[in-house]
Amino acid sequence: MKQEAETASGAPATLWDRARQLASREILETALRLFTEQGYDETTIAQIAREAGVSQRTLFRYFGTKEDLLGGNQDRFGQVLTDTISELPAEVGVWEALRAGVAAVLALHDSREQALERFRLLHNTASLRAGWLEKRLRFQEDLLPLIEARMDAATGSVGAKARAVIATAFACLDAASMTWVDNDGKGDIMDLYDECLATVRG
Amino acid sequence: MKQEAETASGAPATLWDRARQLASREILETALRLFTEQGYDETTIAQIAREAGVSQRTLFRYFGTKEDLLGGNQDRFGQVLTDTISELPAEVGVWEALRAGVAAVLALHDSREQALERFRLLHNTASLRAGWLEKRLRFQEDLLPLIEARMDAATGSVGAKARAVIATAFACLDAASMTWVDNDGKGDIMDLYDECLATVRG
DNA sequence: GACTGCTTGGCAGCGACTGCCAAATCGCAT
DNA sequence: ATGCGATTTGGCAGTCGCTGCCAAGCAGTC
Repeated sequence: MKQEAETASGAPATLWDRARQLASREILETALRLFTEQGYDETTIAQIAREAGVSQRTLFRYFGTKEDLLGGNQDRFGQVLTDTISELPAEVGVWEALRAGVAAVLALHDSREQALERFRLLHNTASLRAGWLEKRLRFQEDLLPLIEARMDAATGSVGAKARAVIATAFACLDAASMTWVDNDGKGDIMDLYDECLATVRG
Repeated sequence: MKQEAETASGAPATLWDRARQLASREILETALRLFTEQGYDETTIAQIAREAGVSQRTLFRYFGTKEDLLGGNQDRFGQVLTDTISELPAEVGVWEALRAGVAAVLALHDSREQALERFRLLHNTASLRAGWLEKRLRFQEDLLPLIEARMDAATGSVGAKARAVIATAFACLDAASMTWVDNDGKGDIMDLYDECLATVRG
């Protein structure tokens, strides 16, 4: 499982790398297909492994958990979030900064259809929702120092205020994406986000 | 497992009920003790059952899942929330209504110490956090119609706006309780909540 | 004391996940 | 091409949360 450098053209150097990439894609596609066909909870690792033509053990070596089989590297979201916001000039306010971060993360999705499919799966499966919310909470904690730095330290607990602002931004993203899914992907999520935030901030 | 009526004095009618109540308390206390002693993930059901003097099977009959062993009937929270808010007069605004709901839920805790202990466990254990957030999301959905009814249906998506308001209230509760735990339970959560909300709503 | 019915415990099993070891496979030097 | 070392794979057993099933035990009733 050593990570080898790839050639500039994107074609992997060794046969092993090529095989790995192939297996990875095969597993991911099989998983997503089965998930949408029969639901996440109703799909077992054994079934995915069987239909993808690998052993369970190997499948777990490629993707550590069942959730990871959803693809769309959720772990990258956190990185993009913090990167985007930390690269913003210091004058940019907290709300604007968070909006930029949210927009950057949403821009990561390949296509509207894929995003809708994943969102739908996420919103309709309790176990997935739980895992996602947990991951998101960690992103929020990572954002804490960045947002604190941009807030004018007036009275009271700065930590609490920063946390509240961050959590509110995510809350609005939540409300927006849930409404978006309910409407079958009609409209733009960022518009909904803005609408939500405007409502909250009166 | 039939639920028998209890006498007015609180003393259960039959011997069975008494034994059940005893066993239930014993299990709950053992679980909470072990959780705080050695952590939630590091405590196995087998260990709790052994130390509580019941079989695993029986333990699972009393409490369906490991999370339920945390006690503090989280399922009741949702009921209290919706009840409190739906009993409020129609003139009460959404923010005020949600504040009342939050206050009512917080008032459910037996003592400050117990609440702090549970909150600490919750905030420090990823798996617990995930489950809790998921449950909370369901509460939010339950609240949706109640809050929608209190909002002036202006332009845009009422659903999105209501969701945003609810999610924001919970976000502030989150920020408040996390800060509260970080400060080892100093101060009042509702004060922190108000501070968070004030910051968000500018 | 026997009968009814609730409760309990034990066992087997499922599904996600991990550690361990042997076998297959690749890449490379000779 | 052959052999060798590194890597990948598969299989097996085991853990942990959780469930279904069945037999044994015990409270309450006649």
